[in-house]
Amino acid sequence: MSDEQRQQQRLDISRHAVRLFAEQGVAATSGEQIAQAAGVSERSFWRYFPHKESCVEPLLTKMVDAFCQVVRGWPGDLELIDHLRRAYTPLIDGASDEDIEAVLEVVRLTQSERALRAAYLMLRERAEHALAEALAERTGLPEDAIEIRVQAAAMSAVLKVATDDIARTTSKGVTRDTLVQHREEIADALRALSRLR
Amino acid sequence: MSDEQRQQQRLDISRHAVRLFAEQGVAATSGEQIAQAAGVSERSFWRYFPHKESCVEPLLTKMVDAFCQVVRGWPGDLELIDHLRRAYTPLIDGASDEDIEAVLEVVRLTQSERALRAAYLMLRERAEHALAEALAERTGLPEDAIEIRVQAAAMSAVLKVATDDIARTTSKGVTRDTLVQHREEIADALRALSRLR
DNA sequence: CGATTAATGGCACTCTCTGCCACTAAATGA
DNA sequence: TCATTTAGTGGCAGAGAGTGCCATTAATCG
Repeated sequence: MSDEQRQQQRLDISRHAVRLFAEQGVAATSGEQIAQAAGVSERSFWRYFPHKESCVEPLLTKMVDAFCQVVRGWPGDLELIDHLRRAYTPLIDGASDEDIEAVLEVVRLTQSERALRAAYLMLRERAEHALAEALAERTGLPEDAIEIRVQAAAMSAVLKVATDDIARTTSKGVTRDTLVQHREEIADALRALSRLR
Repeated sequence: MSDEQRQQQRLDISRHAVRLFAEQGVAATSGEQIAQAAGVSERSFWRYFPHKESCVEPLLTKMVDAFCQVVRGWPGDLELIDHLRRAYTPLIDGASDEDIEAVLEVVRLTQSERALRAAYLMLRERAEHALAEALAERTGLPEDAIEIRVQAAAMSAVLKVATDDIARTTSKGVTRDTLVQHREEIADALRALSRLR
């Protein structure tokens, strides 16, 4: 089975899992139930996802990877804020409407479901490393330099706050405007960072 | 049983658990084993800790709370960096040597043990809220203002990087100097933040 | 078409964690 | 002082999470 097929299968299961999580809560949703909903055996389900909570990964990864991709393409002669305005359009033109809604639903779920929050934070930390990589390449500093790691961690934290916020404000429907506002929110937050002192 | 007694009992079990985690890994350490080492029944153990990984909380909380406490006492007329130099002495004069070592050991463990890392990140997020509270009080802004949340998230992220770093560099023994260096590292990192743009 | 390989499903099993109940000990109150 | 309430404890049974093993099936290749 090709890697892409496998990812597709994971994504499919992921959607069913998230729907069930939202309807009944994580604890009340068994692996058997998810497997049945997705049309695979329970044994196979546990092969696709080592833990129940990791069902949210395929959807969340979509969002996080999109941001990392943008940062990787950040040209040296541009302010990050300006670059974001031009290049940060994930969830806007990248994915289907249903996926946008699903991703935001997951983020919302992480607010009330501890297990999902933990998975979410782990994923964000993976993104933090990707961010550090991009920043290292851009600045020429080593990837494990304190400055690089701090900047990556801070940016990642900003993105987290902004994402939580947008998920909260879109609990009743998403519009293109809201997503543009999301981008501006990140830009604002990055500006706010420099006022930390 | 008083609250303090209960916390003491949790801390005691925590120490045994961390030792076992370090010796054999988390997965290979059963709840029964921890309970036995701590001298309580398995049933009681599960009452003290809802999940196996939360055994690390009592120790980690010591460290995180110490920092929050310092931030809460941050006077309005002082740069954060200067305040840290004066007031941030957790692990230096606050706790016993053994506890310092235990706390750093836990942080080290979170690098290789996914389950512990997740618990650690959740804990850090709780600290982030405490930080936001302190910052809100200091600035007079509402606690859920984007600026406040961003600053809290960024500071928390910085602290995380610095803590990971100090845990790594102290894998072979801790000295007072190393801990002072830790404080300077946080200060440096906070400075680095303002160069983000 | 036969043979190798990889994915699947079923089964049994361990471990995590919970609900329930019975027991003990301390605190309370008459 | 004794009966009663109260709270922590431990034992036991059971549901669910996750794994190892093996038989089956489907895809791939010579």
